[in-house]
Amino acid sequence: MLDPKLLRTDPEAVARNLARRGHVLDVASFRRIEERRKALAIETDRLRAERNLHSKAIGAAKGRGEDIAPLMARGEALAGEVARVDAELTAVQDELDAWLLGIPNLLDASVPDGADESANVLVRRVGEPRRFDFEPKDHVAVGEGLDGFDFDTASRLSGARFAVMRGGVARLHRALAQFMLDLHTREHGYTEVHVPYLVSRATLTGTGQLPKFEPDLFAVPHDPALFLIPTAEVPVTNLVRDRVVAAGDLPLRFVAHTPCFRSEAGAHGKDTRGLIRQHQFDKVELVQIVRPADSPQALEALTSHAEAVLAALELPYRVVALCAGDIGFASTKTYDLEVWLPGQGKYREISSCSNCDAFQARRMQARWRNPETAKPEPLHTLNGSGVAVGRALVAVLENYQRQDGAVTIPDVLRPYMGGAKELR
RNA sequence: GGAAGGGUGGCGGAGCGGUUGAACGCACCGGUCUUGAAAACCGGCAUCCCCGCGAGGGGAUCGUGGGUUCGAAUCCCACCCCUUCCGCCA
Repeated sequence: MLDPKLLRTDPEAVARNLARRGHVLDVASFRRIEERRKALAIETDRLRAERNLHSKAIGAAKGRGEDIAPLMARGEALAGEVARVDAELTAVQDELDAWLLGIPNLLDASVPDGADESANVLVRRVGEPRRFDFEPKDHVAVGEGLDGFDFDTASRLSGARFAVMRGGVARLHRALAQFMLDLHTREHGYTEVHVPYLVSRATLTGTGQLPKFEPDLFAVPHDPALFLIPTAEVPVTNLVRDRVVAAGDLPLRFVAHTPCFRSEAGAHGKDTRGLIRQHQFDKVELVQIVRPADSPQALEALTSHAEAVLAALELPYRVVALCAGDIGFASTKTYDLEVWLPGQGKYREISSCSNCDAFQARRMQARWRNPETAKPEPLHTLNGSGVAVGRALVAVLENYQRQDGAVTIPDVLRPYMGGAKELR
């Protein structure tokens, strides 16, 4: 949620910023409804003040043993007026709140212009794509050659966009997650957390998936409604919802390995082959909760933590700054990490690292006590994949494949593979 | 699923129709004392919104949403959550 104060004081500036995303802010209708809200609020406050005064007078009169009956009629009339104006105010307020929840975050000044991913800006490229002296296969072919993927059976169990993995490939998948978790907890100061995979509507509203993106989620019929998490960002960031975190406890750094569930509405026909785009996939997620002044550096640090995974696996990758039109709803600035996939001959997203500044914190009521003001103020939240496990598996299979069909196991994963050097 | 109890400020915990935004304690901030620190003592200390240059004034908030009432933290209803016991269960 945007700072309502900023929206009231300078809606044009907000509109200009959001226009970079392609979001049209209807300033005129906001002005109209905001004026109405304000008038109603003032009127309600006035009437309530009058009613409170009157009620107090009745109490005092009663205390003195006087006859109250003549005062009651006026009291009833006031109560009626308050109820009428209050109902109007509530309606306007609800309309305004709903509207506010649908507005994306403001963009950081450093975000490049552009409408879609073609305008994203290369920040750096790390590692050189390996030269193959044979035609590299894609991960589906490599994995099936190892008897490690079974997409046919998966579709029989659950339909399209699911996978069954087995044997060494399944273990390699687990090894990747374990390795990432160990790296982030040992080297980067994150605390491992294990969190619910089913969350409430309020939790999803806190991080911004709801109310706008409900079609992308899997809902579970239950009262009250529950949804499968589309990313661990949701439960992990919400760890601080409705809390005032002590300044001394910041920054908070959490890492979680969870499955993620996405209905991928609107992605029909995209990446239908293989593991790239599934309804269910595993991800190791990094979340940081920081003091507002620290969030820009925290984004750089968090991104470097995700990069460390790819560096350790010796996978070639590049870092891209997302342009205005490609940045997610809750983010003010995002870096994507794209890993080289020889089977596709291109870089593909494997991590997305975002600074959400106070946007999610305001929705979640997540605050810290600022020692300078002694007041509770919204925190800043950041999240990033560190990294997507399924896509990391894809990258390892494709980059480490050999002509004989075997796959070399990257050094750092060998301890997690019982010391094995290759999959065959 | 059944039964009972409970959800109050950063935390603990009183209050159970009117002057209670909320006793008291802890934490925190300022001061006195001290060579310094601790202790002790004194004072301050919820959040949001509105009016006002300011001093100040007003409104809302005691899990959430309804209701009763001139007036609700206090009474009624529904829902959510927590604790304990029973049942079931990996």
